[in-house]
Amino acid sequence: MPQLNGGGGDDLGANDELISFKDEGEQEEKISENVSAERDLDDVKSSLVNESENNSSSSDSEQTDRRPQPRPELETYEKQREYFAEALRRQQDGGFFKGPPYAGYPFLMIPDLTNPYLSNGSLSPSARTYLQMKWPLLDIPGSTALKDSRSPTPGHLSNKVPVVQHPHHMHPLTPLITYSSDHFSPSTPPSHLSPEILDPKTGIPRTPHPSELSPYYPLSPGAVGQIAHPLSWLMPQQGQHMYPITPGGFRHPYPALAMNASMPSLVSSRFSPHVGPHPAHTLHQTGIPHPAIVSPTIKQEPSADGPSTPVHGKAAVPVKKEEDKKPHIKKPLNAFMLYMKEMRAKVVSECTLKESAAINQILGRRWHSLSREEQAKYYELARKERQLHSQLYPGWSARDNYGKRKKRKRENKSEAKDNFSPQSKKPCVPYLPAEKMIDSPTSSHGSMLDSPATPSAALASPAAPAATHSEQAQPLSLTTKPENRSQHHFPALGKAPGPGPSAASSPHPNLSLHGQSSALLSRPIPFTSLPPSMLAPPTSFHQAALHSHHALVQTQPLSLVTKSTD
DNA sequence: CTACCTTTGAAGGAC
DNA sequence: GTCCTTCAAAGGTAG
Repeated sequence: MPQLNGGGGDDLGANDELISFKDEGEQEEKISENVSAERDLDDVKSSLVNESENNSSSSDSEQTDRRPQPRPELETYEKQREYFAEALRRQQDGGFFKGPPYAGYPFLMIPDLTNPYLSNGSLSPSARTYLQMKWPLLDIPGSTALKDSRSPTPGHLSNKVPVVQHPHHMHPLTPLITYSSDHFSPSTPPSHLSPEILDPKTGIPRTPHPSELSPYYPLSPGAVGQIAHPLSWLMPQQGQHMYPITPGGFRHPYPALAMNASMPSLVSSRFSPHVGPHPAHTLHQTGIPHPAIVSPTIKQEPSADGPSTPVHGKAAVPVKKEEDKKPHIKKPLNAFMLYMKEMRAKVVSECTLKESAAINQILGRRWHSLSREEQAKYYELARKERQLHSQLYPGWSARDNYGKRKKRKRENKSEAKDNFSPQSKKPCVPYLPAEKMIDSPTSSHGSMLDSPATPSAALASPAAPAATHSEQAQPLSLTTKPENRSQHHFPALGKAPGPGPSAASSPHPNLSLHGQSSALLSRPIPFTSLPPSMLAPPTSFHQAALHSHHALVQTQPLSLVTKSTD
């Protein structure tokens, strides 16, 4: 990626070409988004009321018939999330089913994903992917799920997650994790994962259904086939399965499985279940693989045949086979990864840049620009991910995946470390054209790029690493290779001399200069070629800071920005 | 075809 | 307790 990170100002021009953005002012965009979001929320609220009445008084079939009407305003993930949030609010207000068969279960409003509008591709790719990733059972008929599993559409191919068509179409209680902001309240354990489930507001105990706990989850990596739907905690278990698999029962309940043999590409690495010989046997009774499971077997040899029907040629190397058979259970995504997943598409759409490395840099900057509350959402989300993951794969350890990626350039790193010398460093980006510096989101005491760290931020979720100080001390990390790091440029930054105890226990352990990503120094990345809006959504805070630090900004090297530690 | 790049955070091993 | 390493996603790029 020499174009991006190549040293020196000479690269600025190249980078300018590389990164060009659309014209729209992001601030305006934000405003209009907010306005429409509020409007959407109102609509959602009213529709929720209606639906709730339906839910509480109607039979299942009636509910099915009264699915929400098309709601184009829910086309984005954010809006859907708000929708979920409202649903959750209702849940917390005591919206529980009182009688069988769903006693104890909350009314969970669901986005109308049966709505053609939502399934016709207008949903942003990221949102679609995300939803499907989180809820592989999500019923998105029409173009994606069942429309025709025999003749997959491009949509099929573009979606990494196959979608299950629920035999009874969308059930009003189709479980969905409601990653609402409400739910991110500190110290509110995810109700669906905690055995001691108690509604925070009403105190209404939600009977810990057997399904919420273990029967479906006690999986070791070796037993992945028995994975239940991750959300079976919400599934009614009294004598019926939400997504029953009858032998030959429902046609291609899981298109990817059905098409496993013919469409290896569909069974992408991430979401392919550990489909062994007979998919039906290796899957949980629900037939739902977990997104985190990746079967190298599938990837390498998309064979629907079992071991009983050996694939020609490659039957040898039994030892290796043995290892390959172990499904690759991926790590749960951390907060930032979740954020990236959600925001990547947006960033990509806003600039012509496609290279992930560069996109990630932008996202990293934006991440720091997020408010505490916003970050807390993702921390909480990630916490739930981990929790769910640990329930799904109790015996799994992150260590299990060590070495599954090809060995990193470990030697190079250590070598660079050993041979460290100031002379060998590439210069950091000390210089930037003045007019660009003005726009540069740089400042001395802390870049405006860094988290605003509003005072109110103190309310960050406990789950979210409580980082008040640490984040301030967080370097901008406009960095790159370890060998380019240098304390030379940061004599004062040694181990966050700041008083905070958080230096060590912070969510940003990378503060350590010795850490892999401490990355205080940088190969210059000419981010000044990016409009500030790209690096971090502008806020009044940013602008004010920009203004007040204008003079300073002009003389400050971009990549050396850190928060003042005092 | 495969590893790298780049970001942050989590986890686990080593000390 | 601290430090260090690896991996998670993503997709273009280089070897």
